[in-house]
Amino acid sequence: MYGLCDCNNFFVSCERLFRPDLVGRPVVVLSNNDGCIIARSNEAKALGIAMGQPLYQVKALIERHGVALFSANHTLYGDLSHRVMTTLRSLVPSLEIYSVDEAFFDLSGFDEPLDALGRRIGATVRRNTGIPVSIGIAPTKTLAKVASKLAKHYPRLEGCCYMHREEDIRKVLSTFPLRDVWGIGRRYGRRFDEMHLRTAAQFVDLPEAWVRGRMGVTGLRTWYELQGRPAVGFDDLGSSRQQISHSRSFPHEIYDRAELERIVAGFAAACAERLRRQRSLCRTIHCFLTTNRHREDQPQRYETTLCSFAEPTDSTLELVKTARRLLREIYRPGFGYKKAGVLLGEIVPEGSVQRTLFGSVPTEKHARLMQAMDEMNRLYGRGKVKTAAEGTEPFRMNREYLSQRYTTSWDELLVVKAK
DNA sequence: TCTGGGGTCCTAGGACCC
DNA sequence: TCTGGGGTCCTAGGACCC
Repeated sequence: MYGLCDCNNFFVSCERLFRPDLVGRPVVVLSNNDGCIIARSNEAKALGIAMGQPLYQVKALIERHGVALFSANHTLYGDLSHRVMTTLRSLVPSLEIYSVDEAFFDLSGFDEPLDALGRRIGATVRRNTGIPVSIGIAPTKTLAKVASKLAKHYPRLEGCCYMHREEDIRKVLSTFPLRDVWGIGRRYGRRFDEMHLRTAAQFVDLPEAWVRGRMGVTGLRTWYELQGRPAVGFDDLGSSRQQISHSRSFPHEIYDRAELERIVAGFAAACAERLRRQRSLCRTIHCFLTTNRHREDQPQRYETTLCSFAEPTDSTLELVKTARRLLREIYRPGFGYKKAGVLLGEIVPEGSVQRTLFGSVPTEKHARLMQAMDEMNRLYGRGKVKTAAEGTEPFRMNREYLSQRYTTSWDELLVVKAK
């Protein structure tokens, strides 16, 4: 049996934790640059505000209904996510953190009835962190996702849905919307609508060859999983990333090469830091640059290029230098650039490196320097020590509705008035 | 005017090898 | 009429997830 713990409206719940006056009121959280809606409270969903909708399209609605707005405060959400995961780890033997607000766990070998266990897990997370969660328990991960959605929608389940008998599962799938199944996205959803396939049960009844032919092996996995046959592996070791990327849209178009170079240098440095944190090295670095695709009246350009290193590296100095060189290669004057990014690939664990005969980078020297830099930034705050190439002005985003750093800054702790 | 960011896996096609 | 077979590597694109 697999369990899934899914935080309810996670980013909104994080904001409400420190603003209890917002419980029961419509709340939304915005993407970087306050561009799109990326999280909604139930009340905001009921107003018809869609996931991913640009803010300007719902501005009037938001003002009319007094919807509370927040800029994304990922530091806060990351911290609270860590608290949720720590609580979960204390309750189950193995945990796979699937995303910032979701984790699977393996429930084999428990004596306690699983629905009682699920409710106990949900209540403990709620008590320890203040974040409301939904628990789904079923024979496969895909079915556990279905169960967690039921737990979220039906209050009488008290936050946990345990689904195991074949006839119960069949009954649930016969009404469960196919487009809400994990692995069925917008494209397939539309295609199934055209075929008048509406429920998960109707999908399960399709012939295996049809699914394989139209949806490939990934679709077939979903098909198996809905039948209670596990086809998606469980990964509790927290395997390291195969790619690390950092990209941003800019609040305004940027034309200046020097400015782009500083920004890209900062992105490369951010990637390098994360690379070292997971104790890995990368062999390739990509750099991309793109204009504003929404401005059809302006000339468009998208360019990407890469560099492969002879020896894998985690050196900020080398990655920053290379990213700037790649940027100079793809940059053309006269275009208004709206977004840029850096992507590290072919990531290998530190210590498994094949050295080259003619290595040119002073690896050991860089390693000691990076260690010192990381340590200083850990002690004195992020970005205290950085390469000159990044410039002194940090990359600015629009964050008009940012909440306090309640959990990561002494100056911004929540003040409780005692009267 | 305004439109996110960070990931995964799979497949097809082109260029190349012997 | 009729033009091999077995590979690798790379890129782009498509699908999905949160």
